[in-house]
Amino acid sequence: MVSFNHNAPSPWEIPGVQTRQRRSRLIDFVRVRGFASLDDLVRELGVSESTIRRDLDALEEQGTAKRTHGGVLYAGSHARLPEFDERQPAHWAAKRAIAAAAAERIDDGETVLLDGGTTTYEVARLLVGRSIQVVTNSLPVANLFASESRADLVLLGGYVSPRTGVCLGPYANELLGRLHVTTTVLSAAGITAEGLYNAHLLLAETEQAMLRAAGQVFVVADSSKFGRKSLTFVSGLDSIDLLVSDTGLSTEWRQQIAAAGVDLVVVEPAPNEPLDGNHDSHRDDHSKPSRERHT
Amino acid sequence: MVSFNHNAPSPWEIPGVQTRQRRSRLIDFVRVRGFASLDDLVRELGVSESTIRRDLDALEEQGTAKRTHGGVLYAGSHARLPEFDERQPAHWAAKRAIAAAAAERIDDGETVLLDGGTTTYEVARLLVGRSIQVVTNSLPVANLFASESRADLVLLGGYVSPRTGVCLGPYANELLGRLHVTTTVLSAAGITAEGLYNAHLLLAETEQAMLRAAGQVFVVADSSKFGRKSLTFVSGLDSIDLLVSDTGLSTEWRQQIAAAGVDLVVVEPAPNEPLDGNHDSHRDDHSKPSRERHT
DNA sequence: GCCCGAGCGAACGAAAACGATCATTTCTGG
DNA sequence: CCAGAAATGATCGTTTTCGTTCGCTCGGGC
Repeated sequence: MVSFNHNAPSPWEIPGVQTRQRRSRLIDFVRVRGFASLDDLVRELGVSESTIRRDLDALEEQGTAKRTHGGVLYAGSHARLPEFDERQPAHWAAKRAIAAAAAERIDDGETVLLDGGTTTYEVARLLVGRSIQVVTNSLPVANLFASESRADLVLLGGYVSPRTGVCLGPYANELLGRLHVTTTVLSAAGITAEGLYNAHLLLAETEQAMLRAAGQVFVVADSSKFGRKSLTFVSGLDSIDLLVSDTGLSTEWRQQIAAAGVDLVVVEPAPNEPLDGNHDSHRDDHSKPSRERHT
Repeated sequence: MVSFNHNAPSPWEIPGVQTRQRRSRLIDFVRVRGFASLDDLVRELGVSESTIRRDLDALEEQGTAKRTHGGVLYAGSHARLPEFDERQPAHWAAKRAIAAAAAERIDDGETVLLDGGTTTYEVARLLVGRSIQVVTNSLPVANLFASESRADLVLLGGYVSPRTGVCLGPYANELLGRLHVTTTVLSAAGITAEGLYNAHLLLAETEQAMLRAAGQVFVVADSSKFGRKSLTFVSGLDSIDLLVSDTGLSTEWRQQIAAAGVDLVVVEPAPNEPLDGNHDSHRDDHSKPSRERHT
């Protein structure tokens, strides 16, 4: 028995049972697909377009779904890590190119240890679909491989940093102490002649453990990181086997890196970067973009 | 015709450098947001609507994005775990109601250990925004809390099962041995008079460790789980403090649960289930939900 | 029986999004 | 330097979608 007939302005329109069930089904549908068009929902729920619209209005007001012209988006708890939202396009082009160069140097069958950080994340994206073993302390990276059947995934545990989504703390370090990987891909907040710096005290310890666990160490860092220190010292340059950066790196730095005995790979940010993970037909170098010859 | 190649679609028009960069930025934008309207993209990229449409056509053909009327969806590798995609609407209504009842019985400030599983995931969703400490071995659950500043998150490490996204293995168990939580919320693949069963051998061990780490144990399981065994035995009913299920549970089972000394909460699936976790939008004006569309 | 509210479906004008076309600018290559 | 191709931005007619309104049915309470 629903008690109605309030003279006060009722705070909550209580829908009937059927309506509620339908809306529940609707949001289930949207949640699974991420997006659904009006037609999809009409077909799925077997009611008229008007009813769907009304449901959508209600659900949007409730905050569960977000309407768009032509459909609905699921709005329930989207985990967004701030660090990954701040995109500086220029840097991203560099990060991408750097990531591509690093990913190329990882062979199938390897065990790769991936650090947190956006550049490392790009490396991870390029490794999705490859037959490798992945060890990481980064939640976003883990998500990339979680549903991958071709790759094995080992996640380091511990306290999860809300800002960056990486696992920190003694547990992660302890687990790392018992692992050995062929390659570690590390990021850095700053690089000087003395070595790598990072912004998080606990993360520095974890990264030191990562260095100890690795057969070889790749460091990916765009040129803006050079000459900058950060909160804590992580490691000297001598621990690094390969450093990948972009062409913004000055000659002085290149010499300094070489002097430290570190292999250096410098990539061009913009030009010959394949659009996305899809390496399509043209695999050849089109530094001289030979278009179709015209008569 | 001259070109007699069997490449049905045209051999990839190679776009210029600028176009490629812009499209790269575009898909970055879409990837981060999951969805973007035409207007969003015009504003973000600073080009005309026509250009955006052309880019979208190209990207859709490439398979990177999926157009919808009014915007774009990211179509790249979305980490979807199979288990969470199988939607059985009836069961989901029950899972949801069960989850709500379990979440109600967790107080702010508690340390909660959350198992993997879809019902547990629903519990986790309802806990987002609360001031609690969360410990979990489930990647999907961890994602819910990763960007939450109000909740502390501890992730158990180990080998990640591709199908369910939970961390397994000795490392997870070992870490659990050193933790103590106020409440453990556990799921089960089957429940008999003897106790809980689960479908994964390693997971059973992890869950046993979870039981040992807990002050009190909640088990969430819809009525279809009762009377079913699964691969491995996890624990007897005596380890459980509270069992939450739905009204589909037969009287015999209710008696049996009670006889085992387990508190039982039975919830009605469809009727009085608050649709989603958001209880906050109490408005006293139910006029048209005029959603603003600022051009 | 009668009233009344809730919910649904259909219809219609308004607003938007779409695709196609075309003129202009930019880039490339000879 | 010139020519042609590529890319862009604007316009326009068409299609889709949106929001509103109206009539209808179903149930419960009086």
